[in-house]
Amino acid sequence: MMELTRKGEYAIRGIVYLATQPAEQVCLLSDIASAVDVPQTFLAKIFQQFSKIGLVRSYRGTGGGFVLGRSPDKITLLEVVEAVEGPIAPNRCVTGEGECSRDADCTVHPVWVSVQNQVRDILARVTLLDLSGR
Amino acid sequence: MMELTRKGEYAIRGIVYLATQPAEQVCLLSDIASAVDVPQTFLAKIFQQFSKIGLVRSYRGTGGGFVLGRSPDKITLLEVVEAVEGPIAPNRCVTGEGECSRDADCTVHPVWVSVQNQVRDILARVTLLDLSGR
DNA sequence: CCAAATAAGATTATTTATATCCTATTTAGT
DNA sequence: ACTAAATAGGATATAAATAATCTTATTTGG
Ligand code: SF4
Ligand code: SF4
Repeated sequence: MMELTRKGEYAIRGIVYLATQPAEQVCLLSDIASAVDVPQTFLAKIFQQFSKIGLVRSYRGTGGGFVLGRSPDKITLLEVVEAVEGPIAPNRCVTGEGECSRDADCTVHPVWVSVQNQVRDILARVTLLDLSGR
Repeated sequence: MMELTRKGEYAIRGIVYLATQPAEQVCLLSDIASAVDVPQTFLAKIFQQFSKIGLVRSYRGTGGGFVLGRSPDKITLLEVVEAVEGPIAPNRCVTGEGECSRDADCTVHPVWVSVQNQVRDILARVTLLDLSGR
């Protein structure tokens, strides 16, 4: 239950790799993909998503590639995961209002809220700097 | 990310309903299903799973139905969820050995172990008695 | 024997996950 | 300007998981 998808796993591997590189070092997608053992075309999609929200910067054309959008200590694992997997939500009733008609007096609902908070908290405390092993 | 499936949600609703009933009260599947708003045939499958591991007891034939297998304070939400969803595992590398060749020196791995432990802990602390609202 | 009820296996439909393909666009260097 | 290198983005394909239903069998009380 509650398993990260490949997409999420690949996303983390890819961006953590960037975090291990020297700052502002532009990395080829092909290099990243082979280094972290992820299908290149799939990783391309993931990094496009990252790029849109500024987690990475992309450079097109010859000499292009990817760089972290911010310093590694300013990017949390929570951001990375939610960028590709969507919000952390152990059940539909914690994604927003009106998802379940029973939530008003449901005794289980608070448990999921608690799970959501705990997981978010753990992931938010981990930065790419922590994960880079530097 | 990490969302409970319908099956899990239905399973919880169904067994929590049983916990709200008087002890040893045999409940019709059709009554449970309509009370918690779950497709009856789907709930049947779920309760068959519960029955196999003793979370509920089933009685066949006329006057049959389902009863909790143990007193509600002895059944945790963790048991219920894992019975139908499988083990709590935020990533494949925490399901068992050898799931990922990178786990030996992976910096992310411990984070998932932590998430797994926290979630399991939260769910294990909640019993059906708590959820029954009695 | 009959009607009520769950058990169990098979099957189907839908959705999500996991990619891959193709074309477009951008850029550096010549 | 031209070319090769590189990412962007849309469309498509395949596979797997989810969600549900169908059918048949078995059990039980009356
Ligand atoms: S836990 Fe409660 S509020 Fe959440 S989906 Fe289930 S019934 Fe609805
Ligand atoms: S977090 Fe690390 S150990 Fe776990 S699957 Fe990813 S690479 Fe493997």
